[in-house]
Amino acid sequence: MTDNETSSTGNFIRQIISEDLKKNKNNGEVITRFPPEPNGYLHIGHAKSICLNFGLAKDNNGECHLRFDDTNPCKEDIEYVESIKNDVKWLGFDWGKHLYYSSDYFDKLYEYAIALIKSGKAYVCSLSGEEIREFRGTLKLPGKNSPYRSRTIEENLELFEKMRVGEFEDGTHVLRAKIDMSSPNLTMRDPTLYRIRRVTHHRTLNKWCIYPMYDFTHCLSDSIENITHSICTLEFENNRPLYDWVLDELKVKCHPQQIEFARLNLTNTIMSKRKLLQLVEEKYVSSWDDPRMPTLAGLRRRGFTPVAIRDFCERIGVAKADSEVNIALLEHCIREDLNKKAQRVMVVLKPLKVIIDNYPEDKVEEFEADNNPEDPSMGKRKVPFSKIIYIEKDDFMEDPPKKFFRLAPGREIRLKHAYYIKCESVVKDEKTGEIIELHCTYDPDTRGGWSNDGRKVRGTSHWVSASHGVLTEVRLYDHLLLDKSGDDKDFISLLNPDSLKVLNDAIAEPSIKEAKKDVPYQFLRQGYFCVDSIDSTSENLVFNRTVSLRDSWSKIAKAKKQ
RNA sequence: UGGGGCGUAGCCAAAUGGUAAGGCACGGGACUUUGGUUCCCGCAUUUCCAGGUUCGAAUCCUGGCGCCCCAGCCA
Repeated sequence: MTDNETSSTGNFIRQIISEDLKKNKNNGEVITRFPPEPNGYLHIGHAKSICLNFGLAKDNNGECHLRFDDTNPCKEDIEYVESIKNDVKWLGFDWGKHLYYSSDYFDKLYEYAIALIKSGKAYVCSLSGEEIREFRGTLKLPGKNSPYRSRTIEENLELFEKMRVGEFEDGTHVLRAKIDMSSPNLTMRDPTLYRIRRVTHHRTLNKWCIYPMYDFTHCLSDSIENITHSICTLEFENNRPLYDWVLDELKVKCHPQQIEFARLNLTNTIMSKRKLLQLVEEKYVSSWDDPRMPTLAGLRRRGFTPVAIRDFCERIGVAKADSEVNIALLEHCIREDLNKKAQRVMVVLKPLKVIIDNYPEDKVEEFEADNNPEDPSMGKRKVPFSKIIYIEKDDFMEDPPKKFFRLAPGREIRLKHAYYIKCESVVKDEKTGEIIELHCTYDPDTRGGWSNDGRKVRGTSHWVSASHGVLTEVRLYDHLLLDKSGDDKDFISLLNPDSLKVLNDAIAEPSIKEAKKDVPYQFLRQGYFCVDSIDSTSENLVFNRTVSLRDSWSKIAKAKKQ
């Protein structure tokens, strides 16, 4: 990003903040927060929010808090808080000393609740859950007041205290705000503030058996932390009047401004935590960090970089219109980053044996190869060459169509870094007709892959010497969902059956033995790959395909078929 | 059908009354020892629709239409 771009108008939230700064609102401070609930792993949609909140703080000399919104112990788990901290750090953001938990505020929240009761703005309601729903009314019809709405302050105080000390069963009583049962905004129809849950909380353990609801907790937590801009997604727009109501009634010193933006939707995947959990629990994927998952853990294992993800979040923009970003943009971002960084190696994914008839039996030559043509500082390496090599099955066609300019009977191609070879004959399996091997001849005058006689060789293939090659496992990943939008209820039927293809007999050049985890590779002419962080060992190398290279031939081939 | 939002290209998204940025995708060309990268060129006579105000409207007004969110003791 250039200075030019940062100084442009930017998104509407940036504009609001710079207006506030101009007016010296909040004493010129910008304090934001990223408030995940620890009930699942972070995904790329959260990355948008993280980049927004931390980015806004950073660009305005402010601070951004990481706050776990842990008010529902039934769904939350310590495993998730660890993964979330790890993922935020990995993405490249630092909350410094500002790590908080809503549960840290349970005492204060309880005091606030009492204050609300004392001012006559909250009451203990003893309707059942079902009755509360009935009394709430509908979109068109106003609700009815709860018969418990007129309890005295003393009575409410006593009941609420009994709720706290555990005298009541789950679901028997709740604390409600006394607002307006006929409000056209359903969230204002005496919303529940506290409910009884006799479960152990992952941080407060058994100290509490009443837990505050989101609408009560969130605004007050923001206020306690002196948040200036509380940025959330569109579906909370209906809750904003309640956010403001609570803070106004309690007359708190700090009243943050809630601003809503559209959450990220991406084609060919799903972002719903519930659905992602379902994929994990029903074993459609191996785990939360399965490389097909849009989770940060999955993307990381897939080989995505924080740079690419941040760039993506920058490019998609921030607005209020519901939208769905094409996953091609994410793929563009990772290619752009990896092209600069990835070490090139030759790996034959689907090997086809080639015997070079006129090459001496036991001769071995070494060719020098650029590790990265985009970056000479990455140096060179040696690649051994011999009489028997493997090339990619897809690089040969017995009866090639017009625009195919790779190997075919009687045709010549260049072996990258090595020689020109010409296909002399094809050996097939007698029974199946399958091509088993190719016999070729090489031109000794083309050493290094070049000739001075002006010969035109359009095709260049990667290759691996058979006797030097290293067998590796390669996992080819593709979109999780076949169709663009996964919003359907029946998203399981949209799962791409080919989202993972495992190749067990890929053969790599010997330098692959030095492959390191966390280093990106480009398998020449194929795509970007990384060592699998979990399953790869020095004996059994396992690579994950991050993303394929752009492939204009496949487009031509596809067009021909149709 | 109550309330709250949102409609600018295939997908995102700028524009703040002065004559429709940018990116992705797509198409064409150049270059290329990766059919990669890079580089050029093209891609909205018009902003959901219809009226109106104005010298001038994506922006303002009126009226339609379409989509999203809300009836958890979830967040």
